[in-house]
Amino acid sequence: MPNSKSPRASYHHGDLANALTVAATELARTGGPEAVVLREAARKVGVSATAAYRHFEGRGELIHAVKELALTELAARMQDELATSEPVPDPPAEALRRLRALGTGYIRFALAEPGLFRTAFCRADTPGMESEPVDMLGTRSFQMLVETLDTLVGCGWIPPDRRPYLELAAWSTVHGMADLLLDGPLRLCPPDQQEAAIQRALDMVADGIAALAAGHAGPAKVGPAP
Amino acid sequence: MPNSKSPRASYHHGDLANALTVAATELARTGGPEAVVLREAARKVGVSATAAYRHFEGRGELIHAVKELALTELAARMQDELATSEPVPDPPAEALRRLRALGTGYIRFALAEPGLFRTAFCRADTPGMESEPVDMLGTRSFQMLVETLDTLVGCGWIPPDRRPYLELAAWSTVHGMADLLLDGPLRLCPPDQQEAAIQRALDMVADGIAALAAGHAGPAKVGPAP
DNA sequence: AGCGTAAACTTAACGGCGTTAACATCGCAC
DNA sequence: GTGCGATGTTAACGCCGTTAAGTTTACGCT
Repeated sequence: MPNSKSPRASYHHGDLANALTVAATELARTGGPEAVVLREAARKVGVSATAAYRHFEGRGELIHAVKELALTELAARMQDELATSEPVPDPPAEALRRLRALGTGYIRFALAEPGLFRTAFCRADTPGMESEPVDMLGTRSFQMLVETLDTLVGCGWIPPDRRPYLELAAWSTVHGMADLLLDGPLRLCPPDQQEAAIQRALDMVADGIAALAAGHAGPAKVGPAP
Repeated sequence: MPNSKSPRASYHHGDLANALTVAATELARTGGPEAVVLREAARKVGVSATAAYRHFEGRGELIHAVKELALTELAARMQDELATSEPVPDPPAEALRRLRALGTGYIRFALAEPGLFRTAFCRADTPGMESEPVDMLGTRSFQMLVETLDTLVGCGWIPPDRRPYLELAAWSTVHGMADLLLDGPLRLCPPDQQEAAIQRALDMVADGIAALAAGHAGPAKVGPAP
């Protein structure tokens, strides 16, 4: 059986598409989206650059393959995070626990694999390639978030009329925080400060959602009396 | 006085650095960061590509110039938004109004000028260029946010121990939402749905902060009884 | 078995990019 | 007025993505 080892034995590779994808993923892991260079991936696999075009439309499609791989890793990291704290019996409390764990997992993945994270959500840059930047909605990670919020509606914690777009609001905060940590002002802060910022953001989300549960009549257009 | 008009009159341009910056900004406005191509900017100005190196270290520094310009426009847009609603006399309510306006302005700028917005916050990609991705903290827009939150602390609305990192949490949400609107699942939604998502996110921030004001004892680790 | 076709790879080449090196032109201080 | 430094020029290098045209192999068909 042909193998991806050094100067390969047979003319035909046998699994080039996969080999290129993992090579490209390794490049992305190290250097982010702009590091996934078609020629370099081919070089790593030991194949001519143009061979890639038998399996991918171009660089854009290669990046897209990396994206899918990265998104899978992201979902796994979030899933893992669910297991790092104990489930609680009370259903709404359990859903809130899950919500927080999902956000934490998301951000931890971004910190642990910045290259992959950036690639997963990058606007595929160079060529024509306006191919879907990623159908986030179909993503496993996004589904987990949606399900958790639905649970909170299901058990009466969130009024159904407050449900719409809530997943996007929550996602925004977590995704934005990841961005800030990677490229923003927090990028060179000591880890404990980063952690504090993360927790503060998650608090804000939890409190914002709890406000709905507390049934307060609407978005705070005017504050309560001091 | 020499001018940036077509085939320029004199050998020396007279204001190349500026001319290149605005040309590059125009490219960014249209096509985002990857569209700011040094050679193209030079071409637009009617000058050889290498002339740019008399004024910029390379493409990275050119992009950086665009970033600063874009950030100025962003701050202006946020400032404008402050004027679109009436000030209210009650100081905390006024601060909350400003908070909301700043977020709205931020997102509106992103929607109105996606190319500039993306460039403002892009990790300058191609060359060595790890030069500061932008010192967001020094940014006028960030300062406005900080001041507003400080006001809320000043008038006793936010307990001082809850103040740290709050600006980052709020910024995260707004920035993340802008990202989602530009490249995420909301990118091709009709504007009214986009607007709804924006308002929901801003509600969440406001409610999350209001929860601090309401003095509830901590981040909702366990929900209130249903 | 043998053969032919199509899939999987190759080399060669094009144009565009960022960047360097070497040369040309201008303006201003002396 | 002249010379020198700042500001522009052309030429060239190496890398990239991509296309075109040729080569090698696997495999189904008779």
